[in-house]
Amino acid sequence: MKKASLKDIAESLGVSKALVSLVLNGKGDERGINKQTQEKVRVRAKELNYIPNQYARGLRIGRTNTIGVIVPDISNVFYGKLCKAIEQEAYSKGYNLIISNTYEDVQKEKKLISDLINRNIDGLILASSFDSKNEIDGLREDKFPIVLVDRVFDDFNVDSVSVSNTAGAEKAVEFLYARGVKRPVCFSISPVYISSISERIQGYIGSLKNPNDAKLVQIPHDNIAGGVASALAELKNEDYDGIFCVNNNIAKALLRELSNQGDQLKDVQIISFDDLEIFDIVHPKISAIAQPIDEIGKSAVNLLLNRFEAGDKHKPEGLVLDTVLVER
Amino acid sequence: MKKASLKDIAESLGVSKALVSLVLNGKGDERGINKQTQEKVRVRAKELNYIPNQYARGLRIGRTNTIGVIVPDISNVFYGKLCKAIEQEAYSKGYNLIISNTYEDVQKEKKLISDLINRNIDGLILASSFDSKNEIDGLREDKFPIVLVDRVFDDFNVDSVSVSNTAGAEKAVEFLYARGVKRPVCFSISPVYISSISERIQGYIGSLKNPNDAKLVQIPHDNIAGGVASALAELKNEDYDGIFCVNNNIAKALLRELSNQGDQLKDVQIISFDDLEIFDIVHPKISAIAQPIDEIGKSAVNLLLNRFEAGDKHKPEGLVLDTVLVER
DNA sequence: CTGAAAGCGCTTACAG
DNA sequence: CTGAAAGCGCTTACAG
Repeated sequence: MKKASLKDIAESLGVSKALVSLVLNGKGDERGINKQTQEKVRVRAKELNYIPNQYARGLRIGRTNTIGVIVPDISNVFYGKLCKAIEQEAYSKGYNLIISNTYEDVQKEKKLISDLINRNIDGLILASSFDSKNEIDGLREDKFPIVLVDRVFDDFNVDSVSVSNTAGAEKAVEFLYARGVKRPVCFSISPVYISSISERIQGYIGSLKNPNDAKLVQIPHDNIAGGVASALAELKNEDYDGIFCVNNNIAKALLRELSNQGDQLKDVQIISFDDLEIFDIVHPKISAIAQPIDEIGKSAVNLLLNRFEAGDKHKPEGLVLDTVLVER
Repeated sequence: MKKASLKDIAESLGVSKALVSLVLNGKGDERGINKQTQEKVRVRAKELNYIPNQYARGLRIGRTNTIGVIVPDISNVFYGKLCKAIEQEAYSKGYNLIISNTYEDVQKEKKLISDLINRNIDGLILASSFDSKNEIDGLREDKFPIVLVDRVFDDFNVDSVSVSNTAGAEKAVEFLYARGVKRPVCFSISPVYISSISERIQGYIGSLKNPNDAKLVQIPHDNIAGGVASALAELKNEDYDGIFCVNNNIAKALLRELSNQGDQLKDVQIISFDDLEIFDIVHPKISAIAQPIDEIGKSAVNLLLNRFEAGDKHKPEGLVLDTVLVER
């Protein structure tokens, strides 16, 4: 008992495939097809448990109702939640997702982008690890619908959703000062060309009371634990009393390291970009600059759907959402 | 400049589409096609930036190199990591993933399963929220390739990968006893018909020194925080000194609640099924029964690929992997 | 109000 | 060694 096709329905009813297709796609009334005929078709389709072959359909009409999503790492809570938000919005609009991870591997990202486009996705939501927009321009077919999330490029002619990273970092530094911190350090992560990171660093530097006080520690993204440990060791003799972690991975590593060392740093205030559930559990609790993840995901999907409609007709939008200071 | 098709290559070279197709699919030698002709075809394909239309291909050969993955919630770390493991293995074997979440909603799960099958995925990896295998049997077309992960059904004639939940729970209880616990409580989660949960409960009860001591708290999955809080309140007057958390969600909520209350429960030993990074950060550190997530994902993909090859030829396999006690 | 036909881009017997 | 043709299942002008 194989899958029923349009032809099966048509033949069993003595009508044409065309008519069946029209009815099942809701164009029966529009095309003035007899109400009773329509009803018969629908009943039989149900009887035969008809499910349209999406690939035949996609081949024919050139759309597949599938959105590609590429993120650095879905097991990172931030991207996990982002994908969840994207999935919910996409699902409610009738779209499926193909999700892939790059693990910050630029070669893999290149391959994934062309793979997904080959699979005839209708559009792509991308948190890119590229250092330049040119990489994308090269891969992207003419005007293929893309929405960048989280990480964007300057002057890039494409829709995007990001947050006000600079302002968020400023809020973080101001928070530290308000808590009595004299000299805040910034634990940053490589590579710094990622827009979200460089903007946060800018925000940190820009809001320092005394710019000469800037202390920026670069932690390699592929050895966060080690980087944090040696950063702490290095700072031990210096006179700092607050840490701004540029993202949740850094903060997590920092917490672990502190935990391993015992609470030697009790008098150091910590704040992190990205909010994590654990920040509420550890002692002392960690304050955070929270991103509106659900809204990022939802907006990304809707920007993409608008682009499907609009084609080239209107210019790309660069949505920048606000962060929220979560004081603990 | 639109996408190049087989026809474009064929015409520009004065050969047939069939020949081009054969060459590009690596069947050139097998079919004895002139080496030079083959080379010309490959060169031209590259020049024209030819990318095969997967939907035409899928329509024609009935395979799409796409695997569907359905999990309860990808933003749950366990499933996030599982999806990552699945994605890596699938990707290395040339398959793409379509990932969807059910949020434990049985209706959504039903819809997703038929949606995905309609999209002509080649097979499905499923962490089901159904209470019975019948739900799946009803939806699944005849012998459609499925691999169950994490949550399985008894006597269900389908491939599956799970862990030895009962043995894991036993290890947990024994660990508590070894740490001097006299009376361990089990914090469980509803609904209990989920196989992984019920097996862990069994393991807990089965390894109690005195079965009459069994104290099982059911926490509703849609209000974990509240459930944990009232469970703790209820237990406050009882004489218990160890808690076995049946999964990471429970443990996280418990940690948060304890953190909110201050360390009132310092003398209670805690162990959780599933290992989380935070268990290593909080005070006191939490021991855990860790699941071999990467291996679960990898095995699931390979079981599915074997099934593609085998069709009906061999019986379904029920792979049960071991857990690891992580003492802290 | 309905049908016959073309065609989306591919692969695979079949024929020579 | 290579080509012509059929057909996967659908949708959409076109015709009546």
